[in-house]
Amino acid sequence: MKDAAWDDLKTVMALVRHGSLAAAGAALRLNYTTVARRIARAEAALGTTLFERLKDGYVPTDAAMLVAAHAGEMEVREHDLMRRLAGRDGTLEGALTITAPQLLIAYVLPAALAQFRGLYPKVDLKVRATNDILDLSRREADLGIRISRTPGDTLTGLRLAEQHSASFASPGWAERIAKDPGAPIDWILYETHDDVPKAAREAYPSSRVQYRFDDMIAMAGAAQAGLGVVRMPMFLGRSLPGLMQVPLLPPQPYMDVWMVAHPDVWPGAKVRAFRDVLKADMKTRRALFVA
Amino acid sequence: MKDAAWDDLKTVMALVRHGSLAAAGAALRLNYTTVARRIARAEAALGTTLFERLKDGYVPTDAAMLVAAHAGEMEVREHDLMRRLAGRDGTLEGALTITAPQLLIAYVLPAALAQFRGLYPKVDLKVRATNDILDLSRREADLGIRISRTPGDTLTGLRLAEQHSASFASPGWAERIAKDPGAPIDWILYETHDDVPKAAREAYPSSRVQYRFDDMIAMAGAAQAGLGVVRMPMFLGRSLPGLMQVPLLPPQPYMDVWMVAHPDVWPGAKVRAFRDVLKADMKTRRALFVA
DNA sequence: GGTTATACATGCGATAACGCATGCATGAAG
DNA sequence: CTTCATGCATGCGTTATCGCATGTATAACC
Repeated sequence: MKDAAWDDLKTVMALVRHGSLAAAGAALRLNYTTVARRIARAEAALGTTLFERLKDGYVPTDAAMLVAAHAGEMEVREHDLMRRLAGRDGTLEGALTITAPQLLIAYVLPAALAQFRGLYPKVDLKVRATNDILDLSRREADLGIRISRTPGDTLTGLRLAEQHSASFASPGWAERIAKDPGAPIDWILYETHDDVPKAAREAYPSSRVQYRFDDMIAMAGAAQAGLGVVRMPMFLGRSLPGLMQVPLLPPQPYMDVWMVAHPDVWPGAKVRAFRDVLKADMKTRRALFVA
Repeated sequence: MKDAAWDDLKTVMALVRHGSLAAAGAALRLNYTTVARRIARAEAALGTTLFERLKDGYVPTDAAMLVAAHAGEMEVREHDLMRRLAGRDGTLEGALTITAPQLLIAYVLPAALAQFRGLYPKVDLKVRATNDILDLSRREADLGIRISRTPGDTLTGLRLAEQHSASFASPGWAERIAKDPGAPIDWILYETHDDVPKAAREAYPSSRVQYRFDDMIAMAGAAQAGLGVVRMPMFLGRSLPGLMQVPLLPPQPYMDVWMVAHPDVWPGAKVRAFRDVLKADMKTRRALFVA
């Protein structure tokens, strides 16, 4: 048993994590046959069976779990290294990955992205629109824009904007509410909310929950289609065509918009450049976010 | 900058450690051209210059030092993994590396080695004779035999024998000392010792230092050739032809013989088998080591 | 001044690693 | 019962990687 090939250890880890040759191969950007071959190599090198080949796939043995655990620790060190290299990198070229909620990318960021692109054409800007929070420690992205109350404990952050939320609906609903405030009002709620906001229920007792969604884009679409009233951030209601603010809810504070990055990565030239552009851009847009 | 190839990180580390392409290649068992190519790949992947190509070789940049440091931490994890795999391995086949001082291997271990070989023919036994202490944590060897006072803090150990040392010389010297105890006596000292052992100086005031060596095999050879008297472990003086114990020094306690291994590796089947064989063998040889 | 050793660059042929296409087994869905 | 999707094995042609041989530059030594 000599020195193990590190890339093979990584491959064992990927297979343990992802469960199938194909999934592991996709994660490693390799053909799954290559994964199978590397597993075979690793088993030969380590002198141990790492996976049992069953009809429905590769099942890791204890030894494979041990390998995967250690490879995971190696990976932590690799990510640490990558962050530090990115943080000390002074060039304004190469890849820069940012992540943000879909709706911010769609309705708020385009101007800043275009400006950044013009200023730093050599930077390969990759934008990952996702509502899942990517792991900035693992360098799934260099810089994140998040809607939350704090930047998070391990991340360095900068508050880009305070936000308010309000109630929005189609013009038809706005008219109806103005004419007859006592008529039934249909609400579309985000799934985590139990009930219509208390202020609305008190002022408009005829409020009723009609739909529960798990996705804000879908909710906004439903509101545009006239299915009901949605509480959403000011910027979103104002940005979407076919929606108007309705007076059911007084504007109230919402989670702020933060720009965050891992402290290792924060001082990198590309991250710094993007920060500066976005910070200045957002300064001009503050009115969009508050009542 | 995407995921780095771990083997390339390892290669950067090897080049930083060993200083030249050729030395790094030797350490990795690769041709040095391959090392050069991997460095180039790593630089492309990381988007950084890692080494400056000067007339007299590759000089690492700060970035390379950073990479090397992190790769070193990855390597610690790898060695940890290898030890654990070895420790849980129940097979009695494959590689087993032991290390011991040259003189023990030459004059004490052969019987045990032969017996082990007969009992476990499928084990690839590699014996590394060295006076440097190999790093058992880094798996330079699985099991070590050492002459020391303790097994060391991080290692598990078993005392194989207590030892005495005494003074030995050629038959000519033995005769001379017996005839005329007052005549000048030439000593061959190990370089770390300042002077003739105090007991000998007091009993034989005509003792004088004639040579200082840094190698016990050479000293023994010189003693066999009649150049003088050497203080050495009993087992050695008794094992070497052409040497006799001389009464200049009363036998005195010497460092013990230990068998040591990293606790992770200790329970491995091959290590355990070797331990048992050697332990039993050494039990029959205890008289060789003490006065 | 010529010889030797070290350290690297470069080009070429050999080899090992890889991707792709095909085929088989299994289980779920229509 | 058929169809489709998932998961893997195997064989083949391609690509990338590697080792080797050769050449250059520099420094050390006699």
